[in-house]
Amino acid sequence: MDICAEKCINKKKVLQTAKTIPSMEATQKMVDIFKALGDPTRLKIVLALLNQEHCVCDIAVICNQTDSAISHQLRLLRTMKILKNRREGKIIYYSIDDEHVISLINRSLDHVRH
Amino acid sequence: MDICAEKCINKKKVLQTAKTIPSMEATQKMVDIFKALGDPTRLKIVLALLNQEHCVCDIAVICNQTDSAISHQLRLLRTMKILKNRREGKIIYYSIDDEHVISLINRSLDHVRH
DNA sequence: TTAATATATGAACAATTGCTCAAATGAGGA
DNA sequence: TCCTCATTTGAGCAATTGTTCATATATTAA
Repeated sequence: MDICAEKCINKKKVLQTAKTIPSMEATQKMVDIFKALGDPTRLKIVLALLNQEHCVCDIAVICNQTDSAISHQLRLLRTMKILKNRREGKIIYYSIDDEHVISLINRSLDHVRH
Repeated sequence: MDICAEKCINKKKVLQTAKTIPSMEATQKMVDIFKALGDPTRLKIVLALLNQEHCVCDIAVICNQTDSAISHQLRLLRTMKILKNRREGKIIYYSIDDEHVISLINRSLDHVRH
């Protein structure tokens, strides 16, 4: 991190804190998870699958969205390895593939119920 | 929740899960928190303040952004009651005002360190 | 008062995002 | 084989978002 000495009010404090900030890669990964859960449709999908696995069209009903919209979001969540899927004939069941995300959601539920 | 009976593949499972989904208000609050942390600048701000309070221009240096950009994001985080501030003369110090957010971030740090 | 500094604000802009729609797969049944 | 159903995909679009820039406010010092 490049720090401009003239402009900086409290150089010592800035350097102290700068040392504690996670790497760019780590920060970006955190951002990606938060961003994934920071959308009503995607959060509802994950909340639904917290309960049990579901097929695409059932998720669409639960989230009150079109199959297509859900499919787009499922792909995103699967690419991020938050969800996994399995095929059973024509039907594809999605479920949660990331334990950490479950505990993140439970924390945020605590938060909401302050 | 309004469920279309014809389209629904597994009505029973859908109804079961629908019951477990938090209210619209609760879901929206969770989304808001995740969205707040789902931006690199805002996450860095919160990560920095996890360590100690800082003034606006120090935060700008730490985040490698202009004072103005940081000020906009600080206002957002303060409106959400994630941050608070105190004035000391010309300088305004920001700090974390939400314990739940701290534990959320710690969880996501666990996640990143898989 | 005036000047300097720290922060805040509003408008404007480019970039990103989430949805829709139409069309494409892919699997099972007739 | 052809048809149907569940899901996926890509393009297009409107809405949202994060930053920049110029300007405003507020506090202190001269």
